[in-house]
Amino acid sequence: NSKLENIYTNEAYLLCKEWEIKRLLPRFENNVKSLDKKDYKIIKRLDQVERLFERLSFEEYVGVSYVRFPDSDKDGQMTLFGGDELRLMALSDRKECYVIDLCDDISESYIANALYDLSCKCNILSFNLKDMLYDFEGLNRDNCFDVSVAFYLLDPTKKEYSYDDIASEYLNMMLPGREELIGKKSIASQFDSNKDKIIELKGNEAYVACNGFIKILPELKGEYDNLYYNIEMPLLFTLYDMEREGIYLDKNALEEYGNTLNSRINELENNIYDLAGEEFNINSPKQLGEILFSEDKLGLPGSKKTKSGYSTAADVLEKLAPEHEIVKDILEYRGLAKLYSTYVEGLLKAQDSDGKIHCNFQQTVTATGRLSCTEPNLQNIPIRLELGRMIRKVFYPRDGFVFVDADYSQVELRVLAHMSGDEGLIDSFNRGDDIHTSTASKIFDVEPEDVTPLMRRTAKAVNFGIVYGESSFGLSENLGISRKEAKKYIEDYFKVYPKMKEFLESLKDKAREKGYSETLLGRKRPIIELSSKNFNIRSFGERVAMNTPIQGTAADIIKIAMVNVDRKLRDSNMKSRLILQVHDELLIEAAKEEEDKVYDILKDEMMNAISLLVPLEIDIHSGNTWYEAK
DNA sequence: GTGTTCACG
DNA sequence: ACGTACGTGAACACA
Ligand SMILES: [Mg+2]
Repeated sequence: NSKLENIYTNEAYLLCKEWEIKRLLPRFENNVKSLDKKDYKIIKRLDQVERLFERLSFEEYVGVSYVRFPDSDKDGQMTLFGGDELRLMALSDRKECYVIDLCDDISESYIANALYDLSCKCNILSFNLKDMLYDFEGLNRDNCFDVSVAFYLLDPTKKEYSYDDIASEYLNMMLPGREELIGKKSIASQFDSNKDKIIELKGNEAYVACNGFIKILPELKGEYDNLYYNIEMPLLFTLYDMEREGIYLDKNALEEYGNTLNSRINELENNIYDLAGEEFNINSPKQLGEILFSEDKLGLPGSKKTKSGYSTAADVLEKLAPEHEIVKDILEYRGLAKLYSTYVEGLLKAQDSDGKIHCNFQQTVTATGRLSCTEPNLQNIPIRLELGRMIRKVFYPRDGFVFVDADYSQVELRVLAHMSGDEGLIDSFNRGDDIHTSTASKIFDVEPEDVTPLMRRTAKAVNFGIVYGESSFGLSENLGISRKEAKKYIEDYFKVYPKMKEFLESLKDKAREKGYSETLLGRKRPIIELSSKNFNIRSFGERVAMNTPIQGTAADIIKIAMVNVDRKLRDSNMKSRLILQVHDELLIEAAKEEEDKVYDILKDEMMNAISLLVPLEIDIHSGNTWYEAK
């Protein structure tokens, strides 16, 4: 007799979105109070366009969004060789949103120039300014701001920064998102058949860009003023320039390297099949685990580790190597197959028609404030093993230039020394000691010259462990020792660096109290895991509370250095350019005659990016390939 | 799509 | 007792 209430409420709608139960979303359409429908003035005549830009020029902020694609993609017609064309541009002020339809006599160059003029008179807001610059290079950079980067600073743990999420969270508006409006297919493939929805999509985006940004201006001009206006926004333009510049790839050398790998891979493959007594897919952890551990196969002592069965990860296999000849071949095969598929094939696929690799730097992805890098990822090019390291020989500078590579020495431990204020650690860095040797001599209570390689290795692992959020379990796992021994090392560490324990405790306490952890420059990461009832999740939250201020501050520091290096290169009218960042490393393509000056700039700007209680040191090298410059 | 593995800092 | 080292992205297998 009880009437079922409508379960399709606004709250349930948002939860379905958050949990990505996408197939339920259409059911909400007629139930959600007001899937707000902003209306848009559609503009198709040149005189209207002219009046629109005139009108907008009196606004302080204008949100922009647009559609641009080549002819060949349009509704599946494979008209080849069609150039990129601007189709729609949405422009929004606080009240009104306009969508220009370029189908008629409105030329793309007219719109572009009107937009460039507008960017001299008011602030342009975009959800993806870095990509927008590829299409509208003439924008006045001083007056362009990225909305996603702004909201990323407010909460860097979000999966994405979409206008519908921002509208519901910050503007109390329920707008249909991209997938609800046009599904999963590309805009180009349905541009003519679904134009109304595409216009609504772009209109929404421009509208929220403007109003969302204005809504958080107090925060941006307040606690995030330095991070947003002095660091992230200038950095966005630096990243754009780095991506555009790209880096040359020696295709022939890489193919030759690939061929060498390939013959060895084939040898190993046959060896492995012989030793196993049958053919199977070595790349399948499931099949490999079966071959290695099953009683009726090789029956090696297996240690179950993963959800799906036996673990065949390298550390497990390494312990197994003495048991059977096949294991070392599998390990070698794994290494070579990784190099071949990820780096040889991957990089060749990513090479542009100009012979260069143009990666994408992601500015709104990591929870700590670091950058990430995709398509391809140039931040994980091999270096630790010589065979992989050789891949760096195929990255080379343009004619008349050399690479200059500078990387920070122990930047995270220096940040830790500064933030903790521990005199022992600070003194070690100020004396210029090797930090792992210094830590070893302290925790093993021997003279630095009596520190053995094993002691140094152990101390290095302890130092890493502290940065990762002190835990005896992780350390024991890493060193292959008992938890008890690991715990002892950590206790000894806290004895010889007495301020460290209370410092790490204070990071956890502060994060629990405020709900977020914070870097030296005020970058914040919410840590909801700290209030979890689940021990594992809560412990993870504690490690994150200790790690984020350290990793995040290091990220802040190199971002400052990048902005300052880039500025100095340009202000001095130099030809040398920043081309890559790898977390604690900057790579510059330097004109040969500018090499000395580039050294000076890198040293100066990296070492003085911030003033800490310890010096910031760098290693710096040059060479004719990335390999030579390390 | 999810899980596993492995490359980097 | 609990049981993971922190932060990423790409390839591959398999359901
Ligand atoms: Mg380094």
